[in-house]
Amino acid sequence: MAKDRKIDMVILGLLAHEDLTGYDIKKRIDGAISLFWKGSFGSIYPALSSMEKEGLVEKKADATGKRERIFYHVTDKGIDCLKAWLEDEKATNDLKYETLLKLHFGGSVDRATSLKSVVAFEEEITEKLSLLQLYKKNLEPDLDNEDHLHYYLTVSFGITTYEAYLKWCEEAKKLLAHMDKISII
Amino acid sequence: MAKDRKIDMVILGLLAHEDLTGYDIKKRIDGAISLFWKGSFGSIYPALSSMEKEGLVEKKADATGKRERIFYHVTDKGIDCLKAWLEDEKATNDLKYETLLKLHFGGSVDRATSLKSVVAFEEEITEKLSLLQLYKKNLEPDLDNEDHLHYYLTVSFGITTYEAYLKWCEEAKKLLAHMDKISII
DNA sequence: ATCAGCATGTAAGGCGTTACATGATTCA
DNA sequence: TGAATCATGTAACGCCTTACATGCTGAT
Repeated sequence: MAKDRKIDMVILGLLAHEDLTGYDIKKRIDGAISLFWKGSFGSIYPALSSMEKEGLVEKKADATGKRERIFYHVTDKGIDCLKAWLEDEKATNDLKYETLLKLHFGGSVDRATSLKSVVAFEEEITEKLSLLQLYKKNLEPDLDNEDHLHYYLTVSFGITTYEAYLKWCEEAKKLLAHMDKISII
Repeated sequence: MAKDRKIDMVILGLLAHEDLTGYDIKKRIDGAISLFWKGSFGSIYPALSSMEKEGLVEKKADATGKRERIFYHVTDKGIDCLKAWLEDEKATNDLKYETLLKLHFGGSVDRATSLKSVVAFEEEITEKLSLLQLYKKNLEPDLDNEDHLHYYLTVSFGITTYEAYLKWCEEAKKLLAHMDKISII
């Protein structure tokens, strides 16, 4: 059972650009990355510890601060590990959408309930979409920067799919609109 | 820490229509449901056991078969539980797309690598899309059936988003096409 | 006869979340 | 002075996957 913790790759990917503390890493993940990956302190700090033991990252003493701040620096071995992962074509892409689950089984309750699920989803997506559009605007002027181009690609993925979600929400609302049909378990 | 095992709801949702064995449940999940939720034997059988203890489902003796087949039947309590979940608006929708993760950090490797990730993703989606279109064709003639309508909604969600994915793939390939730009860590 | 598929389950272990515990600093 | 945020971590627990273990049945 080979170790397959993706959070390690997220961390290595972030450290490839700059030394960061665990706290910084969390903030980065909570930004644009959260669209397709998540991480909590409870997964980040232990990952940093075990990666240090493996020699993928190393601690850097923080001279300046008064407050405890442990910066991590990626080692050559860490970079090799990151590259190997990036170059491996296979990737697992998983969706866990409870909204869809509820809708799938929604035939057992009345349509108003299903409709509520769709509307809640629509609101959630609308909010996130506007944030993504902000990110996009910031990245667009500088696509010559190789990193920005790649960030742009993932943001663009988010926008394209969220717009599709909203389109689907419209269709779903229309199909569910005929409230004369009521079905109770 | 309230129990929050969604697989229980998937099982209840399936059993709301017919008595099924654990093996049947697995097959159902591997079908259209797998688009937005997954389940393995290692999660299904234990879930059935614990739900039986809670009184949400009950075993039904299998008179006919020679082969061991344990059918599960949902109880009134199980139906109440399913309804309560369906009527609860809040839902967690999570995406874990390793492809996007690789792309996000792709600025550190050459573009050919990023391009390969996109192409692999495109192939995966194209294949799944044609399957979904098949499902759709089967459901379309009978949308008056409340269940079919709901299945249709989730299949339609898949098709709409997969089409958006493919549209994005085109954009991504174009943006990554300028192979003169090579960047190595 | 043999292999794929039917059918049930358990065991080990990884991954991750939430809550907790602790304390410093900044700003109103 | 008190709240928010910075900052690091641990503990308990839940959930899930993979691999294993077992045996039957039907088709070629």
